[in-house]
Amino acid sequence: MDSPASSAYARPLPSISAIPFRHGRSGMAVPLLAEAEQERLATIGTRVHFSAGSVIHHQGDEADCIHNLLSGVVKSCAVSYDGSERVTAFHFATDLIGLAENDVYVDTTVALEPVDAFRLPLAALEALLMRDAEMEMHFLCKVCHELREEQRHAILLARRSARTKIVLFLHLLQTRGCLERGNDAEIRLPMKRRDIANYTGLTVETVSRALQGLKAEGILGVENPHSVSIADPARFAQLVRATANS
Amino acid sequence: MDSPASSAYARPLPSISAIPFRHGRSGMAVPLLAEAEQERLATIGTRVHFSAGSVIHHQGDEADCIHNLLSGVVKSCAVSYDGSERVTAFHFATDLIGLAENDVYVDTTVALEPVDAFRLPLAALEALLMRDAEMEMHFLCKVCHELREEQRHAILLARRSARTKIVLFLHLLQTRGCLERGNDAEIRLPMKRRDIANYTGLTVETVSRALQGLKAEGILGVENPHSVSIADPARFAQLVRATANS
DNA sequence: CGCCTTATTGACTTTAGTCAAGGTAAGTGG
DNA sequence: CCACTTACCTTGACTAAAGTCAATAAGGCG
Repeated sequence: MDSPASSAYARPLPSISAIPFRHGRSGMAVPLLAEAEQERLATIGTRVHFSAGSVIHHQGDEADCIHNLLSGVVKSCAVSYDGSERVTAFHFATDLIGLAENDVYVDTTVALEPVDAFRLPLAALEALLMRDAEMEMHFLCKVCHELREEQRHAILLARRSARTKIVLFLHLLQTRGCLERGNDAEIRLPMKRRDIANYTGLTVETVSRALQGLKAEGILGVENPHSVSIADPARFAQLVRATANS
Repeated sequence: MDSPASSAYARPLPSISAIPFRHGRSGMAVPLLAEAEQERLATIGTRVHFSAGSVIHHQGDEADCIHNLLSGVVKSCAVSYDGSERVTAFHFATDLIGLAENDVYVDTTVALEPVDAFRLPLAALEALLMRDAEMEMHFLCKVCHELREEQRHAILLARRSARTKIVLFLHLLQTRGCLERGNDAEIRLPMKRRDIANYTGLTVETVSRALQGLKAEGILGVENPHSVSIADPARFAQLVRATANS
């Protein structure tokens, strides 16, 4: 068991996790990079820190780097010109952020809490991948993983019931390890209700009503806005099974 | 190595298009593979044909290959326990299909019309990419492109108005070149209303009503179920601008 | 030609969105 | 340290819009 001091530190090296395209064993996401690869990747990048609320990449800015998250939660969102915001994804440790198109970032990425990350300049990364096909394969695998995640997001959005969307959203946080320290029945919600609404395609009012409805039925505990507890794990799991596809 | 000028017709080659991550010029999707790369890719694959309605990959089957589409339209869909189907994407020429996770396909892919494709065995492809970092970079770029496309799908799904979803869907087909021969104001709809419903998160009735509503306002012509014409291009373009994000 | 699938249309219901108000938590400055 | 201020969350009443159920019409295919 880690000491409180050491667990407070983020991983010192870049790390990328994904469910493999092939040769899968566990069915779970696994670290893709060998230690030597982590070291190699570290040589072209730098450790950086972002405080809660700070913008990591800005939509439309010239893309010169991506970030590999070490700790903390990040949202990426696209803003329409009418001002409405769509949250396209939440990102956690071992994720890559900074997707670009035609040299500009397609999303704004915002730290929802203090974030540690590895900054990887695109020019150096591209050069590294061109001479290290194995490393490049790991990046390919990771992007395939993100594509599948975005498909699951689309499946969530296609659901009609607000309750179902919220259950699937909470399950997402659960599987991404967004839990309170030392209590895996307590899901942390580092994002605001508005972010949940923009991710699930609902309004904040409906998000609130769905959460309170699940609380009223004794499935969830909602003591404060920043976390929910699974009060009835069996029924919660049943709801997830009933609504999850595949 | 060198092929006669006529062989482009006699023996079509694999082709992959995407909007580049970096070094973008036009803002449009461009072919990524040089002719020599197409030839190299062709050596590990075989030309295959699928008739309309045939299944190319089956969800849950062991993944042993992917396909690069040469012509025709393909849907990929995931089926839930309860039998309901979600269309995760439509695919066109120059796309790659056959996304897997833990060695099994995550979607069922179905030819919506006669399809020509290049079949690429995964083992050979993986070996090729591991010794050809440039080719691998093109695949990485393509998967990033598909990730952005799936984000756009998610943004479509997050819209509340049925009309908006249908307009964005038609615009998608327009930009993917799903047009009637020699008439770029006539959009082909090779999929059924049910597929459109499963892609947009609506019901078939609502899809029908949205299309008929746009027809009643003189924006679209809907002469038969398999195609729509843009009756008022200016107003249609205005609707797209008003609803498209970014 | 007739059967079966697909598409459209109508009447009604359900559900989430909207508008409005009240409550709670967090952060600020005296 | 506490009152103040603000942003965030929740709740309620009402509305709008899509879903559901049911019937009809149009296509496609043997």
